[in-house]
Amino acid sequence: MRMTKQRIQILDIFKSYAKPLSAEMIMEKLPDDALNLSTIYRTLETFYDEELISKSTIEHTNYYYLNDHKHHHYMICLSCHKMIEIDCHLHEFEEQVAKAHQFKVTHHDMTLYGYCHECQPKAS
Amino acid sequence: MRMTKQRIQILDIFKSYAKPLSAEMIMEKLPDDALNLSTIYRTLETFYDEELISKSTIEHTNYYYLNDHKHHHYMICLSCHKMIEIDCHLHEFEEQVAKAHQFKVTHHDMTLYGYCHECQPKAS
DNA sequence: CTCGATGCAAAAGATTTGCACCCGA
DNA sequence: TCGGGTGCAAATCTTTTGCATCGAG
Repeated sequence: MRMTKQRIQILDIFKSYAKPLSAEMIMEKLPDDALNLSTIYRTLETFYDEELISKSTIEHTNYYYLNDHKHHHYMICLSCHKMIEIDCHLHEFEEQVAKAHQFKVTHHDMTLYGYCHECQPKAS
Repeated sequence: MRMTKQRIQILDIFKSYAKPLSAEMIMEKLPDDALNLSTIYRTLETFYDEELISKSTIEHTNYYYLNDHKHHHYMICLSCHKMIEIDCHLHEFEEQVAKAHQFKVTHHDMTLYGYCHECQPKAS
């Protein structure tokens, strides 16, 4: 994989922000339109294939984060879109289900939705 | 909520198929273009708001299924898109996390991805 | 030098919306 | 009757793709 200045810029953004980022969010964090959106999408796909980053889909939008070879799960506020990282307690369950159905499980998603402490008064 | 013939048609389709359905899939199951796609989308949203159906998002597409007041989880084959229903073992965990972060959790997603027994030879 | 990477514009796929007309309660 | 529901077309949002050009190895 070639290390172009575009790819380095995107990687730097991932290093600066510890939160999951969408293509659009990466675009906004760049000095005005430094990169083309297609380049960002293509780079994200490349990074994902190379296992440099991981992906989660939230409401039709993909979010990516640097792959530290753990996977991540989030609890998301439906009002302010805050994402709180939560632990994964799925591995044992995953093994059981995979064995029962002769499935080869590659990965999984788990996301909790609701309202955070600050948004609960507004939401009710 | 008014019970129009369009809404009855969509409800009938949900009753006939026990699997999650997308707007497009509902369209295809109707006698040629009986309904407008927008109507289907609007109806699905209405049914969802009224809690008649539940929703899951898989690869940027929403799937809906009749709400039996249980929620559903699936293990999905990345090759043939077969969806196998699996049990939920998340409630206790959900309570712990919600309490720890003062979150009010409304619902959650959990999906396992991989390759089913038939597709494993092709996928490797 | 060569082939993969990029920029731009256009397309694709899912979903939403504006608006005039229709019909169920 | 009257306000919500529908059809149609156009718009929106996210992501993908074709193609000519660029530049890293």
